[in-house]
Amino acid sequence: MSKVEAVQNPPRGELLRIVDSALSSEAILTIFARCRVHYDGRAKSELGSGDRVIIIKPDGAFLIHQSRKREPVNWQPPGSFVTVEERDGVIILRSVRRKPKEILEVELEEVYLVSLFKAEDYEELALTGSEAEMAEMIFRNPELIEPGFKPLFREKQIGHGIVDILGRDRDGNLVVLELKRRKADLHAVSQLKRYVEALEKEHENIRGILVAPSLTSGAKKLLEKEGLEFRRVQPPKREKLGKSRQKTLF
Amino acid sequence: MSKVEAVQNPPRGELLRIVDSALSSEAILTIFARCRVHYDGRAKSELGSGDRVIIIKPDGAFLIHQSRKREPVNWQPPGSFVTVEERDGVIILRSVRRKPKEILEVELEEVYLVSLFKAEDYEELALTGSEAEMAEMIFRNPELIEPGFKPLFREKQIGHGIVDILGRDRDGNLVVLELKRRKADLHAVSQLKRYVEALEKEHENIRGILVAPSLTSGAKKLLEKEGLEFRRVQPPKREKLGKSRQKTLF
DNA sequence: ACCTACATATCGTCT
DNA sequence: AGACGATGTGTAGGT
Repeated sequence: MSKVEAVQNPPRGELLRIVDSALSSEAILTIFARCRVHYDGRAKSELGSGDRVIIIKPDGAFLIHQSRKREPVNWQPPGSFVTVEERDGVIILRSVRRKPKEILEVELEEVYLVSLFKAEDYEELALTGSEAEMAEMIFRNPELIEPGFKPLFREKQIGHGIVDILGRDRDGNLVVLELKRRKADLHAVSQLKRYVEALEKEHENIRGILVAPSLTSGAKKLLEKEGLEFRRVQPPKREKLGKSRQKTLF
Repeated sequence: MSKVEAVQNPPRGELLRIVDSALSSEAILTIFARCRVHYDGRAKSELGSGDRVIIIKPDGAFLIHQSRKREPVNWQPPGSFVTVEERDGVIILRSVRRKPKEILEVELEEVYLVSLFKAEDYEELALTGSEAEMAEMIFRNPELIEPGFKPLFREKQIGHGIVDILGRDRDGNLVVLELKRRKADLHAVSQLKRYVEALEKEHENIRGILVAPSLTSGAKKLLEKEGLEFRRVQPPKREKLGKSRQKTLF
């Protein structure tokens, strides 16, 4: 069997054959169709008739894309189970997720293209510039925070949450760091404040420092009101990513 | 021109013709290919050679899907601008976003299928069960919170954030509601606490109530420690959605 | 353009 | 399975 099969305006039998073949062979199924979509689960939705791109992956992920936006208009996450039915002469793709219980149904009104793709892919994304890499950088180079700072714990569970980095300053005071790889907002300040207050039950002179490339105006205001601190730090980008080697794009 | 064009194992000229045609005609371009992907922008990533599904929408949204997960492995949001180049005999799809500056490059090593889909779709999703509908329900039926509760403001800007619902209880005390359509977590409690504390500067006896279908264990603990309250409320699902009419799926 | 918060968020990690 | 927090979060709505 070849890596790709594709049929335009497939007759019903051909459509069912390719759909069944894809669902039973670890292939990605892609359908261009006019369809209606019904979803019921964590929320509930209806989508009237229109042309969409439907993708069903071998892990159960189910995507319905309109011609705009990055996000699918309807979907089902991996682990969902797909079946094909025929009701009143209309072919229906039905995807069921067990927990939480969610059902997605697609009425295929007209299929313009059905295709199957046995994708072979052994590569994983190598990404740099994450918050985890900021933390590594600070552990290797604690003076990025301030002279004498000593990081002690990473991802430390405390009373009400998990602190990014817990350490001590040159005077021995406990210091909580909350890292953000992008501009920090009110939410980030609330998070930091929650950690500081949880630790204040058992320690004195806790300092809380928000570590990020920048701050929103509201975050700055709240941070100052709460007596918390800010250190400007950019998330680092590694020179080499994974096994590949690549010049910068710009 | 027809709604769909699709060519398997296209020769270079045919590939370029369909790509150009799609990019200049408001069509969705879909490519099954072995490719490498390079991204640099808010972060930076590399993805080695493998088979993927590439989708480019007329609004500039650019998706690269592997055979697992709901999320694209790489992407570009709507508004990005696509060009096609040839470097050392390899065709490269290049998508540029202006702000923030982000570049995505896909080296097409082997194209198994290229297709174009002039999707016509005038329908929008009608969704029910959102937090906004919870708020409407509470305004219509304030005793869902407690007897004598009077909602006054919706999405009210206060000192440090935007309160979901601000009202008064039967005794005239100011009440802040934080609504969650799903199980509320530590983050939700911190949010509520932030609003209550912002209002405490100018008012006395502020009550904070977290309104959600359930609570995580940690949220319950923090809520109690902070003297905040909880009301169990499910997000409502409307019977009719938009213009369509539909029996429940289960 | 910035800020704020929701989302059927999804996803990974740890308990 | 539940809890917790990051994400190149995306997206909408307000100012």
